[in-house]
Amino acid sequence: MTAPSSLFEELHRYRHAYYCEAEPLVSDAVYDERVTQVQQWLQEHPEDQAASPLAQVSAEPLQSFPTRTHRIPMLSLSNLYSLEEIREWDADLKKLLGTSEVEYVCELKIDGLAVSVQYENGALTVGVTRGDGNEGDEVTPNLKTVQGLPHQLPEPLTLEVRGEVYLARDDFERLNQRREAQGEASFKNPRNAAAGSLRMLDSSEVRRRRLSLFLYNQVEGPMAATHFGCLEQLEQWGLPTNPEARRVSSIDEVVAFCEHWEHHHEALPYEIDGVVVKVNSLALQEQAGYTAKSPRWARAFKFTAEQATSVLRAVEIGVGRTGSLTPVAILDPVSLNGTIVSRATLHNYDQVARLGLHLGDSVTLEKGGEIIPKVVAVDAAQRWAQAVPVLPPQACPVCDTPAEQGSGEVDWRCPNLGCPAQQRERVLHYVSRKAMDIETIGPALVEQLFAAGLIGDAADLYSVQAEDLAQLERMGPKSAQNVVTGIEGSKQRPLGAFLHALGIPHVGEKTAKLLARRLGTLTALREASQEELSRIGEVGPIIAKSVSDFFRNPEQQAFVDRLLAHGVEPQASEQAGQKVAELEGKVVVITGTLTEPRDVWKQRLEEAGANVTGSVSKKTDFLLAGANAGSKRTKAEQLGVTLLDEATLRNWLGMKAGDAAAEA
DNA sequence: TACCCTCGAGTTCA
DNA sequence: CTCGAGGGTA
Repeated sequence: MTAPSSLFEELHRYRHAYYCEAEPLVSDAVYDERVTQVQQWLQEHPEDQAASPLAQVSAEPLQSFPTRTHRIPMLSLSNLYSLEEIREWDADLKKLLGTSEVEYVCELKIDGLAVSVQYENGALTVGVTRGDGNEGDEVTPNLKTVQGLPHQLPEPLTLEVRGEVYLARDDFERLNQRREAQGEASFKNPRNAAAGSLRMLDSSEVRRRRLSLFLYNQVEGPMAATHFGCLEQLEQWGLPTNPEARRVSSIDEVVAFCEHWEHHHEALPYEIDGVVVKVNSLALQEQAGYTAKSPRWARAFKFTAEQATSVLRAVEIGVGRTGSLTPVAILDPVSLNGTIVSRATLHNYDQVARLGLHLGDSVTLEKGGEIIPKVVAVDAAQRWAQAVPVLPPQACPVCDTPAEQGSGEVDWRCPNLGCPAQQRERVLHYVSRKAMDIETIGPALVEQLFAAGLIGDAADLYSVQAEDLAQLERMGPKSAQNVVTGIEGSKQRPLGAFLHALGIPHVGEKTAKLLARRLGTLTALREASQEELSRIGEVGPIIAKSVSDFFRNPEQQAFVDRLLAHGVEPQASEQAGQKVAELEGKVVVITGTLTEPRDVWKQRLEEAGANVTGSVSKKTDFLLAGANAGSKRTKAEQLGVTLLDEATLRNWLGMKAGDAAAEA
């Protein structure tokens, strides 16, 4: 067994990133795997205890915050990157709303982290981070330390308000000076520092860091008729709002606001990364509505991204589990937005051709959404005359099988199902969290299992013995047992997860769940005909054929049979078959403000056999109309579509009144 | 037929 | 996050 110093060092880095920068380096699964390995080692080598990375962080701050579901999800805004895009959005919106005049509110987009704050009868009761938008951490004590946030309102109001917690530039400087003086690592930027601070257990330390807050959105309580009116109310109630917000009556003024701040934001006492533009009238907001991800009535204008130039040294080819060959640019390392970039995805060879990439080219880089580097331009003028263009690969870089391009497809792929890279990726997909969720298996272990000849595909995992595993590097008897237990534990997963794990082309997490819900059992799925499958909403001819072909392919049949023979028992979805006569096969549209998130209603209706679509047409059978329903309701009334309310539906679905929370 | 929206599959850094 | 592709609607 090798000395664990590199393992210790690795885990130490992960923990530093997680605790000090509030930005995880690796998935929870990988992190947990390392922790398990370290604990395992320490059990066998107690003398190394002092060097353990687990011993070095005294507080264990994170797990201790309860998670809390947002009653109204905290959506993100879609971005605009140029002044032209702002005008396009304005034009689209006016067309959608059928009006030529729209009043907007422009606000600075503070670079901090979003939180939701609740007041009950005037008292601050709850503060929650945005989290993933559906649920976040409840950090009430820390939020109470925020400067200028009243714990008590002048009136006994019950409110939910949202805003951005941030660290002002000078507070950030002060914090970093203090940390450096104490020999601690400094934070890279105010946003990281604010995020890290809000998640600390020790509220008195949080208070010393002097977090600030601007509130910019009221989602509950007595509302004004306009967004700007709500902001003014917040200010009157003594809540902190940003003084730069402006109400404007034309898109020209919106553009002017954006241009102004793009050039003057350095002078602000806090960092911003753009401007948020919202439709002022709440009635018009309601009329414009939402896409699945974001409101149509608001956009974030992002300031020009930082750019860097580098030189393309090579193109590496990645092999995905489907055999797709993805080009990745290998670059001279260059600093961009505070990180050193040396790789950037090129997505596909169409993209490479559009850029006209040659080896040795000087290229311009940006980060998409501040995270993922991409090549945005090539400087052909600096090119050497004999430079070699980057072309699609002739063969798979791993197994050397000639590469193919499907007709009408952009991707090139390795057609060899036995390609070691594909096999490895398929197993990783099989064990991933949203599939079979075998946390104890990560990339390193899969690599070793293949190398040792212990597995050829995912079905072989179920024959692996603890003794076999214990032979592998960095694997004691205890870890080996954990892995075996993990594999055992995956035998009873929901049918949807199992289907997702199979990796059927065009069937991902959502489609797998949908198929599981509609067909109920694996047997029904295996026997379903193409026609039968394509009758399901959201399943068209291509997905139907893909699923049908998969279950008729002898090799895949054998694979599934082996899984079943090893005792894998996909669990039928609970609601399968519990169709509701009134709703089965009906087309339902949802509109207005509901007491529960739309997603919840959508799922419930689909489980009852209904198809939920986005817009009202002749085919629509029912409209689920919440409060403040706008144009969809008008249209439904014109077309004679039956309107339903939540109570009626709960009744049809056999739910008890007020049983909503329990179910969610 | 031309959109518009979702989904799937691949991706980076520290 | 980003792209391409599938499915559905106007």
